[in-house]
Amino acid sequence: MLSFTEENYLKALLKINLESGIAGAGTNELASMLQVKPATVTDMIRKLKEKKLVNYERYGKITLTREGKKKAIDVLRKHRLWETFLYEKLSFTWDEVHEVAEQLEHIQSSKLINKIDELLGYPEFDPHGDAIPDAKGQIKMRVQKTLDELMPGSLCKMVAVKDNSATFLQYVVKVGLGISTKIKVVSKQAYDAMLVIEVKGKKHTVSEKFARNIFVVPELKD
Amino acid sequence: MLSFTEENYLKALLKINLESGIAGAGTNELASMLQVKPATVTDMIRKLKEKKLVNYERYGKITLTREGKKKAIDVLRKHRLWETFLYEKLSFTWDEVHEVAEQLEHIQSSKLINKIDELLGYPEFDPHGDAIPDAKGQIKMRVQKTLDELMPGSLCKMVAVKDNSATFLQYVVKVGLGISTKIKVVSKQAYDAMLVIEVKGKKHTVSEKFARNIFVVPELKD
DNA sequence: TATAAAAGTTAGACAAGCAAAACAAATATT
DNA sequence: AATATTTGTTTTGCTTGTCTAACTTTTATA
Repeated sequence: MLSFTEENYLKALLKINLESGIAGAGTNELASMLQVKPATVTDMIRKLKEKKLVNYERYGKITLTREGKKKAIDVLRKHRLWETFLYEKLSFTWDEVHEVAEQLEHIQSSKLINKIDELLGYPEFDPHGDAIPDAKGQIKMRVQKTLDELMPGSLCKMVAVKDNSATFLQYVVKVGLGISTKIKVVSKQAYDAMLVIEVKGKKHTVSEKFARNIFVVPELKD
Repeated sequence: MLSFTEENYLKALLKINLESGIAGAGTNELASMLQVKPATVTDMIRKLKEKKLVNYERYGKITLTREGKKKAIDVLRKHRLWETFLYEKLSFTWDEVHEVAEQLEHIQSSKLINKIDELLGYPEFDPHGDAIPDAKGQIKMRVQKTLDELMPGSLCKMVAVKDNSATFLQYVVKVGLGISTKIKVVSKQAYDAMLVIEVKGKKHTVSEKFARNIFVVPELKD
């Protein structure tokens, strides 16, 4: 049985993996994601290595073992299913679900999470547009870019957000955005990469930081 | 913010209070309920006293303060609502709900538990027949006895169980019992208090220990 | 390639939660 | 009242997860 903390380390490792496409994280990276000091990470990683959940050598990169990845996916699945449950069944808003799901993801009962999955009709994506791993641990992959990668003139559709914090999500709504919203990139400032985008006929200016947290797929012009 | 352990101590104190009718528990009593050593309880109680959640003097009885009772009722409310949710919405059996609810009762989100309450239609009793405190902390009280207190010849209706363990609950089902089942006390052995009861026309012999864990209300003969 | 900066580790400390063992007080029993 | 039993406390120590501060290795850069 893993502790909450151990589960969180594994989840963080998987997230870094999924978001960067690169397997292998450093202690600083993990430390800043988990809001602890690098020294703490070193300790914990040694323990996870003992349990054969990560591969690790002194001064080397940290990767998940097959077993570790399985556990991590399990936690991620629970997190995203709970978020979907809160959103769909209990009318939480999308900026409220993350915090509560951080707690619920650690509940130990495979029967429970599978029943929740069933109740929701086996959803493939959570309220933030992220793919929900299925009971076998399979994750739907999607060819997606972040909004800042697009050239002026491009048309796209928002499919997910990278940052799940309430402040960011509330800002997203304010700009008229949401999952499936169409976006046109009007122009891009060379100096600071500020973007002018058009959403539902309205123009908005957003920062590069903002754009880097919006996942989109290209849309054919019509 | 209270830790899981602290919450469990408060809940145990409230349970002893509700079950015995007497406010005030000893360290041994608490220790056996929480499956820890009396020394551990002494430590914890001192900490809870620091936080003004219990009243306590060396070698004296432990009672909940107003604040402590409020917290304890909150945990109990969450426990019983989650049990009801699992039973009603996720088709768990009544012997499966307790274990998972032990985990879910510690989730911190008043919005979540109130939404679950709403989803369930503000139930008054959980699958074991125990009263669910409402959002204001009010608990429905019922005049109930345990089955072993009845005289031979009495008619009664089962309203709740005291022991929530899976083994006990499965045994209860085997004897044909459940919430609202009518029971007739046929006879009682003076030597060891073994009871012969009649349930749905069938006779069963049960131990005193078993009978002490069944709550009933008297039923008028018909 | 030498050196500075970044990244990572080690050692020592602390708080929480638990337990074993020795001790002290309270209560029952004879 | 003397003694035994029950109940409760204290002391010491383990484990987990965290930290700070000092140190080491790797990497980037001049």
